Amino acid sequence: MTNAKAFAALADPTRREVFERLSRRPSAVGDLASDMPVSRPAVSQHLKVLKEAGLVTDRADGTRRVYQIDPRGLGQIRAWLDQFWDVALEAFKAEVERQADEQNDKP
Amino acid sequence: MTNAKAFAALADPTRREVFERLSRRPSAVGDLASDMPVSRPAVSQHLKVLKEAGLVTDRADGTRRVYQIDPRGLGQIRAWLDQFWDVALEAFKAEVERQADEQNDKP
DNA sequence: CAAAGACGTTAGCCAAGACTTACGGTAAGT
DNA sequence: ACTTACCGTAAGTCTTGGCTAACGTCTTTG
Repeated sequence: MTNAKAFAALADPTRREVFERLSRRPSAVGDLASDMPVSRPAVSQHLKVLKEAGLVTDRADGTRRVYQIDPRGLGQIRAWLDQFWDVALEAFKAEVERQADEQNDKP
Repeated sequence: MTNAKAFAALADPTRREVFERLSRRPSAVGDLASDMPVSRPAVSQHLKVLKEAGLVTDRADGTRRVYQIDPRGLGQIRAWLDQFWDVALEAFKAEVERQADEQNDKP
């Protein structure tokens, strides 16, 4: 279950913010940190976590490092969630009917 | 963005384990804790977090409390992820082509 | 070759949170 | 009514992890 890293990565709000920005436009570390409330090293550390989770990819461009979304990590989470989607809806439906029956028992 | 709680909730391995068990079968707190490496209060605290994240629902059954999967929290995460899915695949395709061009520049 | 720009890494600090133990509260059985 | 079963909560401990400041590395440019 390597999706553990992906969930842990997206659990942090700052990391989700970085991820959302990269989804709009591939960017370098400094560009991301410039208009964010945390320091550049902090962003760099977050990117490291996102990279190890398979959520982003990095490429060298001169002295800069451009980061970009990686669909692999995203796919793992989606697959894990879809595993529960059907049974969740089914359980929800059953619960609604169960509560309805509870009402009919005491008219 | 209420999906923050859902992500934070599923970030913990023990909480994911509880969630997976509930997806297989609605269960009471004691039943869950009996065959898990943590104490019953720990499971109870985890269930509280999952409930506040909209991932589970609880119902009273005598002295027991049966927990069950809730599709609401699941849906929020899925919606958030799907927001990036298309752009992620597009970015990945562009990156592959970019690397191919890089090869052609140095034959 | 030296200086500057852009990053990654380390050390250290501090708050968040995952556990356990102990306690109180409610419902069912005798 | 008393006991038993099941559960949530409070207090306390200890680890995890996010942040900053300082330093080291690599590439480009003059």
